[in-house]
Amino acid sequence: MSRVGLTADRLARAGAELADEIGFDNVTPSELARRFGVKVASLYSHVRSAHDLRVRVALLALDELADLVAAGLAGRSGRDALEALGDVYRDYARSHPGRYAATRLPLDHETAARSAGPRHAAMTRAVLRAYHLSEPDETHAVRLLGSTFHGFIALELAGGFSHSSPGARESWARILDVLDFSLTHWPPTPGNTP
Amino acid sequence: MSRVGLTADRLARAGAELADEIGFDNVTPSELARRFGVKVASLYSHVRSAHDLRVRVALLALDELADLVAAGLAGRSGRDALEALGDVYRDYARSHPGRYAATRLPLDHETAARSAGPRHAAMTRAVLRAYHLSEPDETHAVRLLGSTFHGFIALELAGGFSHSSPGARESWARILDVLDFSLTHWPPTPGNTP
DNA sequence: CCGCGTTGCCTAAAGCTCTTAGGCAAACGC
DNA sequence: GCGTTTGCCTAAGAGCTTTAGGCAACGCGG
Repeated sequence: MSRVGLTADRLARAGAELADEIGFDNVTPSELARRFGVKVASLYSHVRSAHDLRVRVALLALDELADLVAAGLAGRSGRDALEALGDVYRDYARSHPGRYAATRLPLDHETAARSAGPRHAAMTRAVLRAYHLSEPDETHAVRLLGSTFHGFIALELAGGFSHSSPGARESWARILDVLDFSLTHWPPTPGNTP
Repeated sequence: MSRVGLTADRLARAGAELADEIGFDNVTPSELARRFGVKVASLYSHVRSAHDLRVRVALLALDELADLVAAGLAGRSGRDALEALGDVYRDYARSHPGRYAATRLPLDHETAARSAGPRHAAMTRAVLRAYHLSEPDETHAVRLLGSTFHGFIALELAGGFSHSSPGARESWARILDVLDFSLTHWPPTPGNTP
């Protein structure tokens, strides 16, 4: 028997492709072994467990997505940057649904710190810089963007908008309008209305 | 051997409790059979498959949540109603994470139509009525609320906000401010800026 | 009160999954 | 060319889902 040349990295890359084809939840040692024409047990020299495999796919996807965000943001600021940020996430989720799902895998603290997660956070903050929010509010805004982007993408991927009009694309455009508007006219903490 | 009195309904209810304790993904015939002190095969007289079981839990959770929303909205309108709507969803997700996850299970078209899903949509539209948006925009607003609420809840449940300040509660309050503000001053479709 | 039928839970079994342990042979360094 | 490393193998155990068929407990009619 000739050797196929398995590697933790090759397994993670193949796992990412597999995720896009059959769903992240179905990325398993068994399926991957079938792909490589190899017995399941052989994977365990390269990967500690099924969970370890999925974590590697998640890290790969987070990295890849962070690179795309960086490229998308290059040379843009303000509203342009906001739209680019959202579009990169949404386009990535649509073209690589399994990889996108992988980015949602909860990671333990240490792994999360080593991941591209902090890069994502930093880039979102960079986009917000142009709106000149002061400190507690900028953090709230980071969370607003994260929530809205991820929420929309999750609903769209789950088919929540299919077969109903107007199309998801239009709602997405309007939502970006609303976010830009909100960030521009960031409402003050409401006090007692006279 | 005395009979335990299994029923599709009792299984679904037990499955819902199980979901909150060990996670919706771990709601399986095996685990449920252990709970009832019964052999696994016995469940298959009441439930067609593991998937069928999970669907029943999802329908139960959607119903329960719709009832809570209806109760929360009673007698409120405008901003009060918006906050009540969001709070019911968030509180439910925090106190019943497994059931909340169940509500996210993709259902086939027919099952979705029979579920409490349409009731949820109708109640969101009822909340928006007070903001007097005209038609395509009200739909966009439904999607904005759904996205932001679900996105925030997903991030919070995944631990995205833990151990960082300010706390999730504050961001949630600010985000409700922003949503109310956006709905009140709904931005026009941007044309060519002079 | 008792038999009878229904129905509920059982045992048995097949096929899938993940995971660990130990073996053989291919590829690499010298 | 030889030895060591190491990559993929076979073997095996435990858990999960699902189907098929059997026995006995419950509930109804007499």
